[in-house]
Amino acid sequence: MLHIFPEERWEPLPPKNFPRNVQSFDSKYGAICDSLMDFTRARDLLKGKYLHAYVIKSGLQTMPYLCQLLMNFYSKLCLPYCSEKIFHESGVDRFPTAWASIISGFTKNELPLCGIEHFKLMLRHDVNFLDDHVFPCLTKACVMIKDHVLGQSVHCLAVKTLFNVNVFVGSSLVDMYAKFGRLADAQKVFDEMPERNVVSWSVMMYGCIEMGDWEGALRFFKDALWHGLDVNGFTFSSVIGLCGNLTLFQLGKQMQALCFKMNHYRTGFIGSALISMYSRCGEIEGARGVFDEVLDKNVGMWNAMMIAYAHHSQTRRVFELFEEMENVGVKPNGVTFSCILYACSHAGLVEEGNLYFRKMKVYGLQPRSKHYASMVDLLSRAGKLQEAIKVIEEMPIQTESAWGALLTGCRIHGDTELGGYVADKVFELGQVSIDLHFQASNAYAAAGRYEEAAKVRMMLRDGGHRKETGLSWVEDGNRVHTFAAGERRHELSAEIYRKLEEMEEETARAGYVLKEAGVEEKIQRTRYHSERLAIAFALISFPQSRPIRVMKNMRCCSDCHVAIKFMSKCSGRTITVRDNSRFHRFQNGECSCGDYW
DNA sequence: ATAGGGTTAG
Repeated sequence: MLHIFPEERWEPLPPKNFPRNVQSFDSKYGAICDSLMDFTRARDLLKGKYLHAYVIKSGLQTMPYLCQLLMNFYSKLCLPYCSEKIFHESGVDRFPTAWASIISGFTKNELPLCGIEHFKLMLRHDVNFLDDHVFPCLTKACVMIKDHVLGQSVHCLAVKTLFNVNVFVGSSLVDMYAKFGRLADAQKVFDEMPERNVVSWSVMMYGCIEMGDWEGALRFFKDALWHGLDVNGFTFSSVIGLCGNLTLFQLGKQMQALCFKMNHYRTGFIGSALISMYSRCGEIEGARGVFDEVLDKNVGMWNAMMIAYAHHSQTRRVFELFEEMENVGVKPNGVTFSCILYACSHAGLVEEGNLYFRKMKVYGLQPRSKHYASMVDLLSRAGKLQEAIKVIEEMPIQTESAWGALLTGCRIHGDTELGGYVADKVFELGQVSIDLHFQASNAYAAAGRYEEAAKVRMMLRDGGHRKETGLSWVEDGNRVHTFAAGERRHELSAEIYRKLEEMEEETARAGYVLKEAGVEEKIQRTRYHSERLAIAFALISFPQSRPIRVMKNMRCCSDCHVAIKFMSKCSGRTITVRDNSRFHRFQNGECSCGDYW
């Protein structure tokens, strides 16, 4: 007798669609199985438990098929240990498929070690139980615990047993190596697969994207189409996401058309990828268009649209969407609140931010580190540095992004003393990112603690770390024109620099001057920043009617921000600059960000 | 009948 729920006294009242008065054993058994599958699909824990009790009462608890259905049910409902209990007590371990079931149950429920443990037990029990179904679970478990060595031995076992020729096994191996960041190994497995399908191509592409090999990803996508592969929604959402990352607007639109033609269009995943793509290419209206077109909206789509508005400084719209979402009955999740807090932070709305932060609890959401970090960001940007420190102290785990946000706040509001103190705190954290080290070193310098600043710089230099090169780029037809500060590699360099000098005179006449001390040096340092080169290029080569969209991998410096405002005024054109965190839409001497970024 | 691989929003 199983006692999974010993506290329950059940005098069974069968669930509605469960036939109570069936006579023959077979049809009763079949009905139980059908109902159980229904309850699994519906994730109805109560009815399932009830049925389980009924199974025991009817003495059917050793029927292998039923046991597997029950195990499956409990795994799907995130109760892997209930599944394990059935497995060990019902004698179902005579069947290889039950082993596959228990192993996958553990890995799916984020218990990779238990899964691996049961795999070892299985091999000890009977080596012949090994089949192609367990390999994908194993590779997934290896990814979860980031165990390269174990992953390799799984691969090795697959090769020895020849299961590696199976397309499922092969794809999961490719995925594993890709997630380990070992693209070359992934590619090797991929190349050696005798048979490939959409998933094999998709995981390879996704791996390339994760590793920043964007061109490689596009090449794979093209090859997949070339091989006549029936690419699906998974594949498209990756590629569209990639177009958003690289701001390849033309390609992105082609992908949208292709999705439409291949009937993958109206899903939440594609929808949110498209919204993000349009938004990242500066086309906020286009993003809204997609949002309105896709009728079956999931949370992801609402979130994507909200973050799009936030990036474009249309804060009011973000709040409107949130309200609409509530009215329609879509339940916001943690990411939703990240979007809102981000929006508040970039509009300086401290009170609203506080309100929404508290509102999380109403939705049963526990604020996570990133939400605390957003609050710190919001408060420190608004100059409420002491309150920001309080939030950090409240955090369950203090993260580097929170301290980083506070450092940024100190810099913006010129509180050098506090900045130095925060930098000390950063080093107490131990392992932190290179970016934060640079920030801390700048904070020391600002606080006049030059020796410490130099020490940090030295440490970074000895570690071989350098700042990422600032780049700006513009899409023109089939070509992406990339610029770095002060470089003259572009074939139109001469004209570009001439245009910049011309603009300098024009903007000076319009009133553009640098206010700070050390002006001459600063002009020299900033006049050929990469975004200015890109804008100048667009000014001389784009027709007047074409909007200018410049993308940048770093934050726009305040001097360029002013300069571009004047450039937009003098040239009478709308210039959109996307830096690494948000959008600036310059129009007639004004910027959409309201100078708060 | 049963068990297997990949995705979005930050």
